[in-house]
Amino acid sequence: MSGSEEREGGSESPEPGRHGLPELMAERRAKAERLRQSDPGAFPYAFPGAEPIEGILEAYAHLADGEETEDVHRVAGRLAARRGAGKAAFLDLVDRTGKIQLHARVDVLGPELFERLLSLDLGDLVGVDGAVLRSRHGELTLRVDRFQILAKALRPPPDKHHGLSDVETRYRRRELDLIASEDARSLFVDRARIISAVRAYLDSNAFVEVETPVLQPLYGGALARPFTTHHNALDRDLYLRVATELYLKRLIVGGLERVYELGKDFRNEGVSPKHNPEFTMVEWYEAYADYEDEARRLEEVVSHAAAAIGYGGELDFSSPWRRLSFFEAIEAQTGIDLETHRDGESLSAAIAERGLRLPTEGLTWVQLADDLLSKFVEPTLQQPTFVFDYPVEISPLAREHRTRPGLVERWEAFAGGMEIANAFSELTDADVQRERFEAQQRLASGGGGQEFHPYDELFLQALEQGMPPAGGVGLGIDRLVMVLTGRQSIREVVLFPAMRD
RNA sequence: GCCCCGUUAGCUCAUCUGGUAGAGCGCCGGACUUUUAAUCCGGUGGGGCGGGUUCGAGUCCCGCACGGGGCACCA
Repeated sequence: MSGSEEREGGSESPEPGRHGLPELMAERRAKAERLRQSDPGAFPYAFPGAEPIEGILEAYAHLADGEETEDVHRVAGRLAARRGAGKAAFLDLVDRTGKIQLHARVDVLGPELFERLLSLDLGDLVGVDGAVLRSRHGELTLRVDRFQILAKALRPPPDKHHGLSDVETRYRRRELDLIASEDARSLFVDRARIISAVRAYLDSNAFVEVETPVLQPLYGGALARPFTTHHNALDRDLYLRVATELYLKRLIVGGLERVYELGKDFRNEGVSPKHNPEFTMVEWYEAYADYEDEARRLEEVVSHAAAAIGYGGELDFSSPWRRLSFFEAIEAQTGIDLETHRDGESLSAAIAERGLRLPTEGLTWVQLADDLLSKFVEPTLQQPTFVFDYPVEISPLAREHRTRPGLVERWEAFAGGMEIANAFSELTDADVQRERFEAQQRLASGGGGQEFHPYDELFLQALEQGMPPAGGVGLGIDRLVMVLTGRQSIREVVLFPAMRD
């Protein structure tokens, strides 16, 4: 250290020093060391019997201002604020369910314990027993009769009033976000409730929850670049799944009739406000159903999920949702009738003619049509909407449309300007499926994109075994949570989103 | 991979044309037995990293890292 302390004269603290992070932490460590010498230590083992704060607030909602009781309750949580007042002090204690004010009084605790309580730092975890009262100013309060530190916080918490707003810190150090933000806590509780509601709906409709391999010898079920890994003992490459579709259909062949899997898929692609490389998807498959049946099911699943968190936003999830055909949707937003522009050249010309900002060079008809949908239609679909009947070329696992040649029985569901689900009347004819895979292979080797559906022989053999007619749906859980909680970025609804190191 | 923007104290934010970087919270010391963004007095802490230009750089230039938005990719 330099000699800068000398001019202070020394009547203040022995170590005026600086108060950057190292000094703040040193201060806390010194307190922790003192605590370690005393009875329960700085990091005791347990604190049984604490009640949720929310329950106490509710149970004593009737207390009048200034009214005191001798009802003693035990709470535990993190110290969030402190307001000293001489021989008394008020502190705020926060747990998962809420915040309660503590009133510390030297005449209750005695000078030594009172001093010890006040020497706690914001961010410390504390357990308290105390009598319930309502302060003159109307705040439900626990008079501190006894307390115990439950863990010393060696690092300072985020700002008690402004919280954490730096998004990088919020995502990288989610625990700080959760400490600082009631909103963040309730968001992730809502996410859990949404997932529970989806499971509960499917469980109560006779779906069997299953687990299929995450590590797969072949990836399939979606056109996406996979993550590759290697199994040492088998000395072979494996892929992290991009979808669960093919395995789940094999279970439908196996006779489980209604199955679902809710879990992570992995796609080795760009990160964006709508894309995280690992994301949560639920897929369900139902024998003897078609895509119309599944549209109704999605409406039910989503309205159950919305109800589970008391959704009160501007989207109307009540049935039936708006329905458009793929062609109608594009015509409505771009004025282009795909029926009259059935090849790439004609469609490119129509796009150019209308001055639409869309690259067309070297793209096929189906690529252009799909780009039109995602660029010009998808962002406009705020209210829940189904887009029905897609071109077969971009839907190799969906069954041909029963009346419209060249199309398949497929819909995608949109809400909040984003795709949230995708479904087919599943293609069950093994020979047609084989041809589709072959067409995909030709497309891939023919140039352009490198991605294609690998030719999955075991899946084809399963279809050859005989698969009942079936409808299947994939629903993006993260995006559903975004829509139901009004968040604009997937990183907001994923606890630990992918970040660069 | 490309384009644009950002990075100042533990946290939240200021800092005109390049000229000694400020505040609130927190923290430390003191006062106060009903405060709640408590209050009052005193103290305390900083320019992402690496170069360059300049008498002098938080400010201008270059590179890097990280973040945000967009593009590409994601049927």
